[in-house]
Amino acid sequence: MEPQKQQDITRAWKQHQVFEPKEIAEKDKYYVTQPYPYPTGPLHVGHGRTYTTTDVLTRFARIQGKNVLWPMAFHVTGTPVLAIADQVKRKDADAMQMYRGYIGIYEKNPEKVEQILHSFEDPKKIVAFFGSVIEKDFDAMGYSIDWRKQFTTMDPYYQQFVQWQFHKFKEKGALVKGKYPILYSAVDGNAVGEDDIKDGDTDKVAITEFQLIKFPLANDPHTFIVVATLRPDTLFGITNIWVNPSLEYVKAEVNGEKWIIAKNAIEKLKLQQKTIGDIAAVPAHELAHKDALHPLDAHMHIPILPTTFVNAEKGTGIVCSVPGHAPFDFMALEEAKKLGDATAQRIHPKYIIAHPNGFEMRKFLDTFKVQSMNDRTQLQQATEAIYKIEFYECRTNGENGPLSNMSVRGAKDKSVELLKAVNRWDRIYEPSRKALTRAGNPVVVAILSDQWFLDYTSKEWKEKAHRCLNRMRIFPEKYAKTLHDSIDWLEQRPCIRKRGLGTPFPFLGGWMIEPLSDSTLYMLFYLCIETLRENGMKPEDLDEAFFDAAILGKALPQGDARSAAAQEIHGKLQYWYPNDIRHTAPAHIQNHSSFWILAHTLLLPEEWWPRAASFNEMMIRNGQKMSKSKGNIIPLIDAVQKFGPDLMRLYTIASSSLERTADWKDEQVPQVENKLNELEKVLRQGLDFIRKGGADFMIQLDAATNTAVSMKNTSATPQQFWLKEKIMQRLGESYEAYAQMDYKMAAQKAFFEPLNDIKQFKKVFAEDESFAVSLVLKRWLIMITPIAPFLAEQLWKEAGFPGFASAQHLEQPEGKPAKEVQERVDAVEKILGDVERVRKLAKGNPKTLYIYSIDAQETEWIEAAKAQIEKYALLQVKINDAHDPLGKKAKAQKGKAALYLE
RNA sequence: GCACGGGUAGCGAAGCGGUCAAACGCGCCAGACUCAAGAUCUGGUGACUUAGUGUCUUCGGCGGUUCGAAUCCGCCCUCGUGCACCA
Repeated sequence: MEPQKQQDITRAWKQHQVFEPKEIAEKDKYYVTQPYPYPTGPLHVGHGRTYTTTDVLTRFARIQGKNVLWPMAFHVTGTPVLAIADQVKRKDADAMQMYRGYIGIYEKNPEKVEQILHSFEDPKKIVAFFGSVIEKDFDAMGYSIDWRKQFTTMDPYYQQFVQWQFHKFKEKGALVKGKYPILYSAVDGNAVGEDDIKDGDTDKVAITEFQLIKFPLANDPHTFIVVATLRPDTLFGITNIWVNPSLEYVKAEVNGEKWIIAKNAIEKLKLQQKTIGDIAAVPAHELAHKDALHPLDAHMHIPILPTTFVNAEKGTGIVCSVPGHAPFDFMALEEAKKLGDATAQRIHPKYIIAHPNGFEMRKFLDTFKVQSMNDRTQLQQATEAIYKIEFYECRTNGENGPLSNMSVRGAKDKSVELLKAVNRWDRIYEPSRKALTRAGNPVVVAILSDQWFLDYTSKEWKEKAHRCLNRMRIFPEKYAKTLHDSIDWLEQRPCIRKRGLGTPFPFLGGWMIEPLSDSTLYMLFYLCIETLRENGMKPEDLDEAFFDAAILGKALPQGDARSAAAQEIHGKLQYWYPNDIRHTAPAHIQNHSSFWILAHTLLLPEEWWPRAASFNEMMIRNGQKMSKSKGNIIPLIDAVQKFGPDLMRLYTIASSSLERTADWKDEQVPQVENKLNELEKVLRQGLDFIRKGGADFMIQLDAATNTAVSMKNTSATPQQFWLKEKIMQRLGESYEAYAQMDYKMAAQKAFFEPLNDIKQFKKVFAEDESFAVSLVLKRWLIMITPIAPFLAEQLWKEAGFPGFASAQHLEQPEGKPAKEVQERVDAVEKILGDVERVRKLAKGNPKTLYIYSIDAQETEWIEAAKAQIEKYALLQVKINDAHDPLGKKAKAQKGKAALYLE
């Protein structure tokens, strides 16, 4: 279809407000939402898959006769927009080139491109530009969005709304203040996310928590030598402490205590909210061969020994030694003994964990081929292996003091508890691997004070969310479990940050509400914005009391000028809420979708809880993930211009079911096009038939319900009605598939299978299908609108049907293809199929096909189809001829005619 | 590492206890139509067998449940996705 016609159709939809539902109607309402796009670049076909799916479900709901609302807005809060603005300000060549390319998709004049690019120094210009082009992309795709409710998340009204939401969170006790470790760059003075870390996307950096154990020195019990460990469960397996003579150690005042630690650890402790006082150097050789006291048993003296493997960059640069269960410690001890260290020679590994099949460290290390301290890789492997075995499968034996005879997991928790009780415990966080920022600065862990969290740990809250989920419909169903799991998994989640665009956090100046947290309840806001605009409300009017009234229906004081607006909004909400379905990608389950459910269940009454959620997997291209770095993303608009919206939509929908990753295969798209063209041809034949002479039908068609029309055209044959019913049956199946959100199936039933039925019909009866198609044309067009709206709308218009195809209501079509005709079709098909099989077995080049049938009815059908059989089999046909050299007639059964070729 | 989700014919992809040698699409092979090519149409496309509708072996691997499994259970291999302050 020509682009001009498509644009005309889009314009007509807008002009006639086809997708702008009556605010309050008698019909059943259906309120659809989908996460709004983040406009920092053109959308690609992967995004298109998700929006197209929403559009299909939205359009089908209209067919079902619902009053449907699908609004759209733009998410502009967060850091990425700022990052782009910075890049443009810095004139970063790569970034400039990329954005030049993006702008060039929409703007062909190079001067204007540069102009726009430079305007990107202002982040608001970025979102304004991409927001407007995305809206155009959506229109080009034919999405049935109600644009009247459009806004951005920087809109002052919206920010008032988000602040109201946070006041409500606080009232409910969901907003708490606390401390939290985060990845941080001390040089840059800010938190770093995955995007800020070198290789952060491919090689994830996590935060590891080390336990600190404070050992009093024997000769100075008020000074602690502080070790860092991941295995406090082996507390009574400790035989000694290791220090590394090549490192710098200090005695420092930490939170008022005297700690001996590596000098390197000071900065980390500072960043992790420790108060550091006086610092004095302590040479390692002064520490070596002194004794420390066991933190839980002062009678146990733990000698401090020198070794080389201890790393200053991890923990405190001091570790405790458990040679019975730690491969490094075992080998270090062996080495010390070899070097003649007298203290070391008195030390023997202490085994405190019971292995079901016994355990001896030397033998264990042999299996990893560890021979010396230098076999670092093998030692590392052995360490990981033993940890896995002991943590998951083992219990402590009786030698582990108060940690005896319990699971290793339990011993770990218990040790921390006991150490805490006697003030011998603390902790330090480390990145899970050595990491640098993209600028090359080290990534460390810091604890920020003043951090606010949304606290999802409340049991009652989770309970409510599960209850909500249990009542929701989830498509595909398998994601219900993922959602439940996600709700259980969520704990405390930081909800404010210092960088980026966002809504000011109402309880602490200088902080923004984090951009995932500002988008959990906004489905309410779509229903507020028009009233706010129409009444010219000032943002400052929208205080807590106002939203309490507008959303929760509380009363404003007598005579408050805002009452009318609040009531109007509340009325709209009472009609439109809850959100009937929200469609998104499974990647959002663990954050956005869960927050959405949680926010609703905490703040709104049960009748306003979400009703359904649906998901579709992502789209890859030619087997590869689309990414900016690979340069293989296809901008949505490029694909639309190349293939046209209907083809893109059909390909997207028909290539895979929602829960499967879809593969955009460049060479397969044109193949689907053939089918779409074939369908158009068939539909046009039906259309022409109506135009040319079907006037009598037309009158009756329009008046007709779902039953066959009473015919004036007497030339119609039973098989033409059979075909009509057959197609109706397919459309009915398609309808059912749409209702189940099985869109791949819906496409197959409405787009592909009827074409096969028509082929079969033509083959068996050699008749024209136009009559049958004309009878089902209206319903067929309606059934393809969700997937190919432009084609449907165009033909609808050409047929002169009233209104818009996109606005039609249709009950589920039913078709009952006549049984005798069906049998007839099957009988002929069977013969044609068998002929080919027999032909291969026949000798020579047969010219004649002998058919033997023992059933009178069947014989009659075969007689009727004789010409067709001859045409397709390219043989002369003789029926029930006396000539039967192989005695085939005897083998014929009813429904199974016997064949002979000669 | 942890969690979840996949692995079906040459490829893509349905099916999710019997009607399954497995829909549909592509590719490939043969035929029709063409001077020819393309497009279109028809048939075939696990193996074996036979002038035909029969037999056998298949749905990542190995076991198990069942009268019966691609479909349910266990283990293993393998691929993908997510893993927190980030949109």
